Amino acid sequence: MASRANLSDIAKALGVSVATVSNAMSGKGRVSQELGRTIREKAKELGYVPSLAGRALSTGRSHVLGLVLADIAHPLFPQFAQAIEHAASEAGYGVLIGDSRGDVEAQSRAINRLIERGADGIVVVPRHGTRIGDIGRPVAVIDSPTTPGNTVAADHWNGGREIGRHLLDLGHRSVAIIGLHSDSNVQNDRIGGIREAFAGRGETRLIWIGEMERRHGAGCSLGLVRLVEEGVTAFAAVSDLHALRAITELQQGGISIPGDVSVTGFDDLVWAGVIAPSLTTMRMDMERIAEIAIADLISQIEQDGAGAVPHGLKASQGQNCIPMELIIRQSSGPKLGLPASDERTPGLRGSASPTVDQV
Amino acid sequence: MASRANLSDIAKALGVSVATVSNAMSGKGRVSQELGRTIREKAKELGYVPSLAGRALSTGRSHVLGLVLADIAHPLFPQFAQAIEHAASEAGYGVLIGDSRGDVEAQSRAINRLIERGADGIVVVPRHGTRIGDIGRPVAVIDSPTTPGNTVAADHWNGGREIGRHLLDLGHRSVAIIGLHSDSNVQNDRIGGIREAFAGRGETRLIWIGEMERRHGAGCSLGLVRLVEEGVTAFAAVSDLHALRAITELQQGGISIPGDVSVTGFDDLVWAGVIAPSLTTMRMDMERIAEIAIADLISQIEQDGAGAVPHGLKASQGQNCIPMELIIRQSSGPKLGLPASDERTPGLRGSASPTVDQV
DNA sequence: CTGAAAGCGCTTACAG
DNA sequence: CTGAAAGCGCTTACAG
Repeated sequence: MASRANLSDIAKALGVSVATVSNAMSGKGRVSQELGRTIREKAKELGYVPSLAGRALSTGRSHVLGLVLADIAHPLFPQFAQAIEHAASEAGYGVLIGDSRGDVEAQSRAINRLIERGADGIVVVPRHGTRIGDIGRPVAVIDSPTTPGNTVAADHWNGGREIGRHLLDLGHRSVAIIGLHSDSNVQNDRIGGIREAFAGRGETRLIWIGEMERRHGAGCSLGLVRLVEEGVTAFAAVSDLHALRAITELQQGGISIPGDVSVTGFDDLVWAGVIAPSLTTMRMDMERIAEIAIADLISQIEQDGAGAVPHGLKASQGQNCIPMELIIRQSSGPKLGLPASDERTPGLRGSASPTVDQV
Repeated sequence: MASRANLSDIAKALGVSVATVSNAMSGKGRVSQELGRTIREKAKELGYVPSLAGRALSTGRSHVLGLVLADIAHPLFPQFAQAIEHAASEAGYGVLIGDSRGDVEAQSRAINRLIERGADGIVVVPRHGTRIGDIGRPVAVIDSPTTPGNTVAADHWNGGREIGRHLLDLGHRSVAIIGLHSDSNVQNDRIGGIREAFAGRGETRLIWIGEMERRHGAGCSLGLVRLVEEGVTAFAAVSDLHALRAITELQQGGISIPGDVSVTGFDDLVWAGVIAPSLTTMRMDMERIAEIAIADLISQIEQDGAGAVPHGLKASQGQNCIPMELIIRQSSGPKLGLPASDERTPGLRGSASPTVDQV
C-alpha cells in the first residue's frame, strides 16, 4: 500500500507523457481509443485516484459546493442535506457545510468562510427575511418563489391551497392557521394559500407562535382548546413542528383527533408518520429542488470564470416552482357529525373509534 | 475587484521573496518582527486570502474533514453536524458531508468518497452494529463507550441509570422500556443502565419497536394502553422519537401524562421542549463530544503522515465518556396516588390539573 | 534574517 | 495522435 499513484506514475509505467495520461483520464478525446484504454486500465491497476488538490490548483475549481442553512438545527436540515449531497455528488461535487446558528450576520460569515475554503458556489436556504447580497461567487437560493432572487423552491402557496381544499372537502369551515414568524416568506406563502382556498367558503384565523411566546414565555399554551370551544374544527400548521405542538396540546386537553378536530402540518418531518394519530402533511420534493439548485449552480460556475455576474436564472422560471405533495394521514378527518364520505383507508391505528370524546 | 491577490502579488508589492511572505503569513518565526508586520499589513490591504488548493498541494493536507452519519436523515444529525462543524471550524478545518442513507455498505462507500475528495480524516457515527475497518486515514468514531474502537461518546449507560433513578424517585416500580433495534450499542447501553437502576427495586419490561413493526407493519400501535392496564406506570424510551410516539399513543388512548403515567426520552430532540406535556429527557453534551472527536482526529492527522496507524486513543480513555444531562420536564411526575413530594417547578403548562383522567 | 529553487499533481495551450 | 513545457499558489529544505 505505497502512497497513492499519480499521473506521472502511470505515464512512467507506460512510457508515455503525463499530458497524454491526463487527456486519456479526462476522456476529452485527443487520445487514440487504443492508448486511452491501455492507460485507463493501468490507472485502475495502480489504484489511481486523481488528486483534487492538483486539479483544483490548475483549473481554479475546487469542485466543492457550500451549503448554508439559516439554522443547521432546523428539523428540515437532514432532508436538505441529504438531497443536496446526493445531487452534488452525482454531479461530481462535494458539499461543505456552513452553520450560521440562526444568526443573520453569522449567515454571511458562514458564506464567506466557505468561499475562503474554496467553494465554487453556495447553496443557501436563508433565514426568514434575509436577503443574500452579491458574494462574488455563484449562489443558488432556496426559499420561496416569491422571494426576490430565489432560484428554486417548493410551491408553498399552492401547497397551502391544497391543504385548505383538503380541509374544506372534509367539511371544515373554521380553521385556525398556526405560524411562527410573520417575516418568513415561506410561511406567508403557505398561509396565503390556505386563506385563498377558504376565501368565501369558510373562516380562518391566524396564530403566531412567536408572538405568543414573546408574551407568555417559551412553551406556553397556545390556547387551542379554547378555540375549539369557540367553534374551530381544524388546525393547519405551517410546519409539522407546530402541528405536533397542536396535536399534543389538544390531546392533553382531552380533544380527540381526528374525532373532534383535524390537524395538518407541512414538511413531512421524520416523526409525522409515527405519532398517533399520524400527521396529514404537505411534502416538498427535495430531490427535485436539490437537483435544480445544483444544476443552476453548476451552470453558473461553468459559465463565468469566477465572475461577479449577478446570479439569476436563465432557465425557465416556471420549472423552478416545484409542486408539493399532499400526504393524507390520520390526523385529518371529516368534520364531526358529517357523513363519513371519505375514501381514505382506515389506517393501521384505530382512529375509527376514539375512546376519548369530551369537551 | 481584480482576481484574488496571492503571495506573489504581496512579494512583488514589497520587493521581497514569496518565501518570506509565506513565512510571515504562517507566523512560524523565520522573519523579523518588523518585516512580518509590514507583510501582514500589505496582505490585509490587498485582501489576501490564502489558496487552500495551493497549500493542500504542497503540504498534502486538505484541512478538510469528512462527517459520515449512518443516516443523515436521523433527527440527531443537526445536533451532530452543528457541533462538529463548530469544533472543526475552530481548529481551522472544513467539514464535508457524506451520506450513507442508512445503508451499511453505502457507509463505506461514503467514507471512501470523502477520502477521495481529500478529507484528511473522518468523523463517523456508525450505523447500529457496524464496525469501521481500517480506511488508511485517521478516523474518529462516535458511538458508544462499549463499542470497540470508539473514540468518544456520551455515557449512555449512566444516562440510563439516571433516568431509571429519576423514575424510581417518583415512585414508579414498573417501567416499560422502549427501544428500536437490539443491535445498537447505544440503545443497549441506555437500556442496561435503566435496568441496573431498577434491579431489585422494580420491574422492567422491554419493547422493541423494530420487531413489532416487522410483525404488524410500520406505524402500528405499540399496545401501550394495554400495558398501563397491566400496571405499568412509566415508559422510558431510548430516544425522544419513540417517546413521542408513546406520548401520542397514550394520549390518544385517553391516558393522562404525567397524571396517569410518566414518559421519558433521550437526546432532547428539537420538539422535546415544545410538545404538551414537554418531555423529560437526557441530553448529550454534543459540544464536548465534538471537541474531543475533532481533537483526536487532528492529533492523528498531525502525527502520521498519511499512515495506516491503527486509530485508537492515546488520550486518557476516561475523558472520552461524556456525562449526559437529565432534563426534567412535564412528562414525568410522581406516581398516581403518591404524595406529590416533588420540588420541581410546576412548569408553564398546567399539568397540575389534568382535564382528562379516565381508563 | 532573507532568498532562489524545487516540487506538490494536475491541466492546457502549443508544437511536432 | 502524442509530448515538452509552463503554470496554478503554496511550502520547505537549503544556501547565503
